[in-house]
Amino acid sequence: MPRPSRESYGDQKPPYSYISLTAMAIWSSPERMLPLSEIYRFITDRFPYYRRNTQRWQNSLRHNLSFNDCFVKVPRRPDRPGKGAYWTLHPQAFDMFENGSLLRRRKRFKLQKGEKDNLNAELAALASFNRAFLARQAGAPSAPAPMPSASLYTRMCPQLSPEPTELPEVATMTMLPRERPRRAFTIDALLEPDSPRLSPSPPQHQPMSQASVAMHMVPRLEFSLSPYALAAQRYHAELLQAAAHALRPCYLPPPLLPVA
DNA sequence: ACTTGTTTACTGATCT
DNA sequence: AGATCAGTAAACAAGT
Repeated sequence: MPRPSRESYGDQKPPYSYISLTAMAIWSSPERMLPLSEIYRFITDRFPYYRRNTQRWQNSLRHNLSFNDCFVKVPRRPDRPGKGAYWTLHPQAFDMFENGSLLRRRKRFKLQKGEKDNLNAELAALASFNRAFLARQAGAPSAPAPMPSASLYTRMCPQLSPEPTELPEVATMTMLPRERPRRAFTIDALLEPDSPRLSPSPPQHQPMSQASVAMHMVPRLEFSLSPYALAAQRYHAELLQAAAHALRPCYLPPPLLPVA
């Protein structure tokens, strides 16, 4: 069966839930996190059906983002001003989809109260750190910015402990072994029709559609460190470097360049 | 004013 | 039948 594409769905409603569509969008981004407007754009670019009635489905999608614990709202970086936060997938939400299929969820992803509180506390700390960082940059006197205590990625990914004491080098970060998702989290795989359990992916003889070509540009995710942990780690590292640089500009190297 | 985010409520479909 | 999931509407708050 040919892989569904922009062409094959046409104006028909794709068989994916809003959660699946949002997960696809997030996973298609290099940093595995996107602002709401980019999630909208991903969906309307690939699925013409969603170019109509935008108010309706976008309201539903926002409802899903807020309502489901599988989506985590990450405060915007201070050096990337703009409206709204970034959204990412909770690493434990990997197993949410049965057999890796985006067509049907195994069960709702629900964080326990304590986990949720911890996460919210860390995100709040990050947000307040950002505010203090911006205030300092603007030259306003402010109380010392409370660093987010234990890094998000340590909290979210306990197997990463102990937290590195030095700033992590993003390019050489160690990917820790974890059970691989049963289906590769590439856009191709995500858009592939549900295949029978245990059957290998059929060979693709179809010429690639324009959409598929674009999708192939998305880097394949072959490691299994959680994307959220990865994004948070990178973000946190950049933040710390930028902060250190602002405080001691003649001593420390310049902040890392923003990732593409 | 508009966008983003949260919450509640309801309905229908599907699963157990 | 009851539980769970998904979709939708709507009200409201907050931020830009």
